[in-house]
Amino acid sequence: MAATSDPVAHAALRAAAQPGQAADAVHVEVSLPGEVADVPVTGEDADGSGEELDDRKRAVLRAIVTEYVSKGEPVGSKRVVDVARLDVSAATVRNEMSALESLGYIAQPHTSAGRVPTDKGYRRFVDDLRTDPALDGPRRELVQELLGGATDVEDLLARTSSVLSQLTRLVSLVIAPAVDTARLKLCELVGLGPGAGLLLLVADTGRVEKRSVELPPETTETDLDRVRTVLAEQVRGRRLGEVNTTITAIAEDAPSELREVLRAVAEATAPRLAEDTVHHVFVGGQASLAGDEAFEREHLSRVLQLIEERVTLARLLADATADDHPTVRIGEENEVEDLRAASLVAQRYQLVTAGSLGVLGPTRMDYATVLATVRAVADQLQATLTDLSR
Amino acid sequence: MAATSDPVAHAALRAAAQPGQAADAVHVEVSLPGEVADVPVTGEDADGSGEELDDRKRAVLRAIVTEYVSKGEPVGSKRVVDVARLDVSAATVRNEMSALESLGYIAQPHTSAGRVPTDKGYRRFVDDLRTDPALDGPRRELVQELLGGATDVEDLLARTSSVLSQLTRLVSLVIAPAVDTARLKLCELVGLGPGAGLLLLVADTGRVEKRSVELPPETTETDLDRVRTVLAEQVRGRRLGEVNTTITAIAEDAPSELREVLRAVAEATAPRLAEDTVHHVFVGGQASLAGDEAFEREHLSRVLQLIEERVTLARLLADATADDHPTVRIGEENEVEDLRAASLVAQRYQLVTAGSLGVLGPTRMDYATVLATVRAVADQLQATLTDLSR
DNA sequence: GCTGGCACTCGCGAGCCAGGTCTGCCAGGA
DNA sequence: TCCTGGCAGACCTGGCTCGCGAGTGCCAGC
Repeated sequence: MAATSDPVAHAALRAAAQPGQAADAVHVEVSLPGEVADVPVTGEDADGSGEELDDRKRAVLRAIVTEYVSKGEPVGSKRVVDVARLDVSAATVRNEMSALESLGYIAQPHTSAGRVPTDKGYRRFVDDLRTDPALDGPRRELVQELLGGATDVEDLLARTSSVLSQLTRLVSLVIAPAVDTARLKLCELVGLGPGAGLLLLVADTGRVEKRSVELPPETTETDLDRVRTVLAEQVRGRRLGEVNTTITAIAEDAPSELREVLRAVAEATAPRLAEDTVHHVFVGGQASLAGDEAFEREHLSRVLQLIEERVTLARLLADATADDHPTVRIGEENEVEDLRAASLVAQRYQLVTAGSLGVLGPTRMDYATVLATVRAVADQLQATLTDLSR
Repeated sequence: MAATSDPVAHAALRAAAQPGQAADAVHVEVSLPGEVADVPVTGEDADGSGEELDDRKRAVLRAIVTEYVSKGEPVGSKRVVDVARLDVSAATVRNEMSALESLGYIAQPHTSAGRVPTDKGYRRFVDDLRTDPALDGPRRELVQELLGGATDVEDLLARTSSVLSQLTRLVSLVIAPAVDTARLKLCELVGLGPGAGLLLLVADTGRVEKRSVELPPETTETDLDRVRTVLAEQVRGRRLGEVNTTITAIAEDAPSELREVLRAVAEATAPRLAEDTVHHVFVGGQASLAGDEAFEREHLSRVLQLIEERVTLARLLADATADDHPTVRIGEENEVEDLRAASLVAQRYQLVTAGSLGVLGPTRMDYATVLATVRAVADQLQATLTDLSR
């Protein structure tokens, strides 16, 4: 285990987190100060497992999870006694473990091997993490420094994705906030050739939408100029979500020679959900997924494919971040078949509307650290975002 | 081995090749008509291996390569006799194989296993592919159909990447042509808030460049309007490559109150090579790489990382496509350490200036089919591109 | 120059054994 | 009632052997 503050590693990370660059990753340690916060780590909200575990069982489970996560091998009763610093014998722990197994929290890969946490075990472990883990100071400052350098929202989100994947060594996902309520700063129609046009929409967040427009072939340059003027006058300043209806309305009232052109423009602004989201999911750290032994080949390929598609993933992430609390979806809790062996840790962030961010990795991940990191990055993202839009 | 024309598969591919979607891939077969073209498949151009192989040795090598590529197992003398339809005994082939081995074309993983092609063997095999392989009709039409539906250049390139990776089951790379000579259709400066602006450049190819501009804090809305007018008058219609110098010049002649703003704008148009290329490499099919058994974990992770970086890859691809012929870089021929186990098949395409495209995969790939596919896709891309810019 | 035959080399899988680890259970003690 | 030490049993792991099969190299003969 690396030291918590290693200047070399920090420097490497600092250099690496420029989007589009890469470097060997950095191991993250997290301090778990005693401050018990009241913020619960929400999840599926315990199916029927209200069954209370006594302190010792919880300690045993915690020991098994942390040990298994860090070592990757099934852990036996003896080791549990060691790491959990329990003042009882291994035999007692064995009894506890037996109980935990019949409750479904742990399982053994084969008779007479150690125990391994089940999805339910991880879930319980995460739910019991009431101590709100915080990222250590240096790392927190690092995140702040890296995100602070962003020039606009898009750049910021790209950096966020990069930081997140570097810190966690997992696949990072960042979805831009829905911008329906963002104000249009520019609405321009550019002619590219006979019958082909390009509509540019620029929001005050710095987001640029471009849509190709199929113009009626007989459209003249003068027509375009007139349309341009109309758009500039009537559309600028509107909310992005209103654009389509606004232009459609304009088209109906327009002089007949412009009507077709405006209809084409309106057509181009029709919401196309898939494409809209595809372009605004930032993904990073796919390579680390391949390096992770916890995933076997089969899953790896499936998960990568899912990542490549983006749209499913975007929906998933959005679904997972319904409220302000960090959310953890563990293994089977994911509805998507291909994510059976994976966990998702996600959190919402707010600007005017909410965006979400998170990481995806094998169920065998260091939930405490990951949660701390996701939370810290989300907070910092939100702060920088607020800064940026003043 | 799937049949060459399977309507179901075709339909699946058709659906799949919409960028952002995915489907199970389709096995590609290629017809190798006898038409012997004179176009050589260029590579590093035979180091010192001018040593002529007689016909039979070539046949043996060919058999070993094709058999190993399709089966993935070392191939022995007996099987060579079978697949190469040689009229000699296995013993004779053994002698030939022994010779091929001492010439460095093949190797055995361990004593008394079959032989496996070396990088040099693949190179020889590829060089001997003087018969210019062509993609079969149906597939060619399919490519044509899919690329034909593109609305603008960016969309077209995304589709190209998608088609390429689906057809080859390898990682596809597409670099947009350098657009220095494209004409500017629009040059707009948008104010996003105090001190922050966004410069939009739209080329007649449909490419949109956006650069954030750090404006002097005291810039007024009126200043912006004036700058906008200046830009519209002086910059529109220029070549993309001239923009920076043009604006710099304008800045010097401008009234002092606008000078700083224009300098900031000029600053934003300074060429930043890394970023420029990063945004214009289209990559697809990373998932298939993970599924390919030919790559072991270690390499896989490294290659994925390289892909994520983009910039190295872009340079590599550009380097590889210096002339009009398809280029194959096999294993060790790649200068980049991490690509030691990979091969790159690339080709240039021309619009006004050249762009490049290619695929990346394990050295154990079906070079004939891949070459045919890359070539066909490049041709079609070029045709569609010409169409699109009329 | 080709061929069939033969000896040799190895990888691979099965079977076996010893060592170690971990569990489950039980009887005794606090 | 709960904990504990002890012990038998299960089973993985690594090492070893053995036989099989695949594939080679070589050689003598045609």
